[in-house]
Amino acid sequence: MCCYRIPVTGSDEETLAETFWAVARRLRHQSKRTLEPWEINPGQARALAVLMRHGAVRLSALAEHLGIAPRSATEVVDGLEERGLVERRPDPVDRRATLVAPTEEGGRVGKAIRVARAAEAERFFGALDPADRAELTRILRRLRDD
Amino acid sequence: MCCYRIPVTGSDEETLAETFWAVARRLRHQSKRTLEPWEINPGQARALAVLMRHGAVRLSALAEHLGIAPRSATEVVDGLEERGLVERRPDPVDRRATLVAPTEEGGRVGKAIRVARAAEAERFFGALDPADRAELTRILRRLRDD
DNA sequence: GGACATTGCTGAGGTTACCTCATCATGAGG
DNA sequence: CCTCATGATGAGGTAACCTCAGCAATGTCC
Repeated sequence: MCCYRIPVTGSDEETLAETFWAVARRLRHQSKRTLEPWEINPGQARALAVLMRHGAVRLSALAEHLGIAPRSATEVVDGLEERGLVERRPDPVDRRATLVAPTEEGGRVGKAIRVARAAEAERFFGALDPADRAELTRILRRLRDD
Repeated sequence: MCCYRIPVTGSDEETLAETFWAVARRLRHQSKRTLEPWEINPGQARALAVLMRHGAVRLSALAEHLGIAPRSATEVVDGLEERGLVERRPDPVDRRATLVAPTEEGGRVGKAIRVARAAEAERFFGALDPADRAELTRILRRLRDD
């Protein structure tokens, strides 16, 4: 490892979309670094966060929350299960289905990640004063919700 | 094909980062749709845009502009060359190097894509009034430049 | 004016994060 | 009870990156 040269941020004329993506790139790299201590990838972290909020959910429901195909959720859960952070158990009301829930360890790690993420956001968006942060939130919500 | 179920956008508490990523997702999907008529992928489109601005550049310089490894730029250029949108030629001052430049067809397509992209941005960011757009630009620049 | 390291591109092969399709068990409705 | 739908997963694929090694051309230093 590793690579990631910094893109030439120089004098190119730029559109709003390009600026947006440049920020996204920075945020993504930072997120990756934040997760390193747990050796967990962003998809797994997202899944764990969903489980922390919802407790035991069906694998298919988890997939929907993550916006990925059920088959892909299977893989994410495999990874988390290998690390002992979640467990599968049969759904008592439908024997086809599998419920996924954080283990005790998963709960601890999930909480720690939540804290680290909050700190990361603080660091990243800390460049903004509170008013700008509020503005950004408002504007992004508008863009998200059309 | 294809899949992409809409993520449950429901009642989850949300951080600024999450909102940001939700917007990113929307923008990415829209970009993809914008590029469909040319059967060109986002990476290739980005590369073509760089070439439109800079004319003939070395493959390694292109890689740097795109923020990817030189080896990866080789592949992007392969794709564009196959479609006849760019051509490789020897660098007259260094026979190790390869210059990449848009062909005439590449120039046409590049221009068309630029127009389509502008329309797309208009559609996407059009939800915002000009003041908000300016705000967003200012704030994003701040985040990008630390 | 060699010898040797460096640079620029690419072949070979790997990784990650997704995907689709087919399969198998279970469940639900006529 | 038979058929069809549904939940998870095995098998296998793809896209966009990566690293490492190799080759040719170049720059450097004595």
